[in-house]
Amino acid sequence: MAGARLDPIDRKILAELQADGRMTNVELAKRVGISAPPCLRRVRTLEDAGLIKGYHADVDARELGFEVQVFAMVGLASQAESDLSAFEERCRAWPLVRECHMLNGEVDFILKCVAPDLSSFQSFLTGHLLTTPNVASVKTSLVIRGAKDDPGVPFDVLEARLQTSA
Amino acid sequence: MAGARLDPIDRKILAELQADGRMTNVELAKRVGISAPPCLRRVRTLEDAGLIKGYHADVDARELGFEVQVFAMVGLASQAESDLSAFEERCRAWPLVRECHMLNGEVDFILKCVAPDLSSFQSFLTGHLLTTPNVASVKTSLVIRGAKDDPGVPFDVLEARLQTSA
DNA sequence: GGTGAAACTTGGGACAG
DNA sequence: CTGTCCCAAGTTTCACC
Repeated sequence: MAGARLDPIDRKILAELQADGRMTNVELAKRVGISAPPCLRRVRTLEDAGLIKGYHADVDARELGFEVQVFAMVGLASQAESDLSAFEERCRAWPLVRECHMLNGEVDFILKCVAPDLSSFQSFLTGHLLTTPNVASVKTSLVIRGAKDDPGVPFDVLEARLQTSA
Repeated sequence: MAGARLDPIDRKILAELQADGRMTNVELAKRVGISAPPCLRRVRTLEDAGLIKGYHADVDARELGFEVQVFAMVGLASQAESDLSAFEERCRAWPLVRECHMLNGEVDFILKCVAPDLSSFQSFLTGHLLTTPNVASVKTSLVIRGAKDDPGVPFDVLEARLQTSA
């Protein structure tokens, strides 16, 4: 299983840094139960291995003026690989599109978008998304309210799994 | 407009910490063009005001053994406020559900879920999600591949807006 | 907003199990 | 290849202007 080559200390480090990415190394070392230098070496190794892809401040989008969050389900006319990647490339270039995932089923992509207000989202929709070549259908759903938005991964599930498979 | 009470230095701080949340305060101060102590004061103020909600390491879910990512569209039988919040409360308790957003339109909620593999997602689906009271319909879509997953907010859009409205 | 100084943290080197 | 101990350089964070 993936993740099994990490020892319990590495997993604890990842869990702690996922919960608080600005913790100092000495605090982190204390929490995972080793001294600071090996702890820092482990963090660097995890970063270099790509297990830690980065650190980000979690900014309040609404307070900053992004009042609108929208999910858009996009269907393409052609699902040839070159057309799929062309659409993905477009999504990467649009700043209002924060996430783009290719899905199975009737819809090809789901996009998570933010915008300062409804009208700027509408102008993105009609002016950019709906006019890109090969886009056959777009269904949008406004987020009325957010109930949960946890970044990352549930480490407790991982630990439980490793336990029962041991 | 919200976000307007922040001066350009505050916005730069937020943008920098969103891009690299582990940057040292002196590096941050250098980038935003002030000295370290006032920079730290601003960061603390932004944290206390809730504009910075936290800092998180971005961990590679796949490498850690969470191979499966699924979007679930959930419709409820009753949309009374107490039933909506009861469902939200359930979602908060499920570790596999990372995000839960209430939507407008035909579907009531969209859930973003992760799981170690398809079978553990299926057992969550049949054993928990589909059996919770008031859940009328669930449509799931597997993520085939991720094309973009940027955390946070597009600060360049914000700056452009503030510029034209000035 | 800046300065200086004390306390703390980082991250390297030497070394033990 | 782990870990611990120690130390210099750099960072945080205070009081004060």
